[in-house]
Amino acid sequence: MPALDPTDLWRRPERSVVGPKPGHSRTGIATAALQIADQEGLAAVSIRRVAASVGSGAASLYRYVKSHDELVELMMDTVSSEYHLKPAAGGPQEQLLHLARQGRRLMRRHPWLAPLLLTRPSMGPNSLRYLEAALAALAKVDLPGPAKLQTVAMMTAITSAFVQNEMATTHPTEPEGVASGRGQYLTEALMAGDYPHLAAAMTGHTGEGQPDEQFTSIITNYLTGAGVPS
Amino acid sequence: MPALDPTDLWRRPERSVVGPKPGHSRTGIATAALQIADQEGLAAVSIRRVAASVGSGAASLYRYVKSHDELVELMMDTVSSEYHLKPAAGGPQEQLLHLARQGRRLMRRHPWLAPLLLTRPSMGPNSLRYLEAALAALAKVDLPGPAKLQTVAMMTAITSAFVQNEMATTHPTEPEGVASGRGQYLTEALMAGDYPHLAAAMTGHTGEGQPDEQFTSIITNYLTGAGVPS
DNA sequence: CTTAATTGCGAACGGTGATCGCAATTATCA
DNA sequence: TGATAATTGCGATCACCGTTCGCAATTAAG
Repeated sequence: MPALDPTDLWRRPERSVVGPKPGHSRTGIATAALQIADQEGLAAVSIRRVAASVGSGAASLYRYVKSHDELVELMMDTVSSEYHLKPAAGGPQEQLLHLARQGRRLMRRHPWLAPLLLTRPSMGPNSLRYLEAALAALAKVDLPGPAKLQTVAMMTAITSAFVQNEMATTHPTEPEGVASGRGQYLTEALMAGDYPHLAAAMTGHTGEGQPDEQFTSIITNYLTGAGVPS
Repeated sequence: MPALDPTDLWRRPERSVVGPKPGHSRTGIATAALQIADQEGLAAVSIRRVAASVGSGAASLYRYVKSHDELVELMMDTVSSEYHLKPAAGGPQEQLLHLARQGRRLMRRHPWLAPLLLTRPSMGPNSLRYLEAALAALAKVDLPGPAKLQTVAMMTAITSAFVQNEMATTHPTEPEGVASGRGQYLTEALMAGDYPHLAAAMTGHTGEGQPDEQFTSIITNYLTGAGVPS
């Protein structure tokens, strides 16, 4: 009997009890993949690329990870170990705000994370620890369970959106040739007089608040609206 | 001189003035791609697949669309033509709420849209028309231009997150074998007693509100918090 | 020492986005 | 009415992708 092991990454033991000892490890593979993703984006994280970076053949990676999706899952949970989950001082709102700040920090450090968190929530131990911490902050709040879950989900979603907005506006991700391809139509349409309100909004003076304060107020506003007391 | 045309999809004329008339059209290609995406997901929308669906060779598609990314851009803007942008009655908040509802409708109709809107905002004419309508609703609101832009962006982000949440919980996207692979660890960990707050939240009685009312209240709460008067 | 399981991995399969070159088509100009 | 120049359709091809298969090498248990 070929020892059918669980389909779930987190249930599967890293190393089986018999056979040659593996030349690599999950964390080694994960850190290699993380480095690639941080530097060249998630699209650069291919099985072959990670394998080469670790120093093994491409097919060997499948001894550690069942699919490319699982590799991403592993990356997400590995990066989730960077959370500082010490419960903050203050009421539920302050504690959740602290967790949201942690999320923002993580998404800024690893730009590939933000889109993923919305599409494909991670279910690994570290990710669940974060979720658990958030729910612990809501323990004494009088809200039905699913509502609490939704509140946390929306909070990270808002964080993700904020970070992506933030980095898109401040970080010139494009090579900036002359008028970098994309958006060329925009400028033309704006000068042609279509979208007058858009033109007005874009030429308007920049907002007065620092991004940190903006973020704080957005999260706080959402939480109070959702019924989370301070 | 080989008539270098703009790199921008929306600036490039659909058909040049000389040469044989194209056998296909952007809208034809777009609708074919849309159908595939709606039925089988965005991942199924490959150049070859769309070409076959339209009845042409794979390489021919590049006469209408410069890259796969541009195809997606085209899809996003094409689908944005389904918005009902008639200004609603009421103050800024009601008008924005109406637009948010439109967004939710669209994202539910085309599940592939929600993740894309967050990662890769569309800049086509129809998408810009939506943005323009939102900014028009904010015309008389005393907020700096960038703040208005951010407000609209956050609104659609919240909508996207809500829809994805909504469809993930109600729509069993997985084949549901026995304990469908993913989440097997979760149930085990829950029964083992880790994540007690999570366990409590998941076994709690379901929320009382209809999703539509939930959505309305979330958007409304956000808008009032952002300083948008009703 | 035998046995059974596991590891590493080269080779291969099917699919992907994208490019190139060429024959066929067609509007404009002489 | 040609002749010209640009454009279209597209087969062939390249590089890369995720994934599977089969096999030699390795190692722990009996």
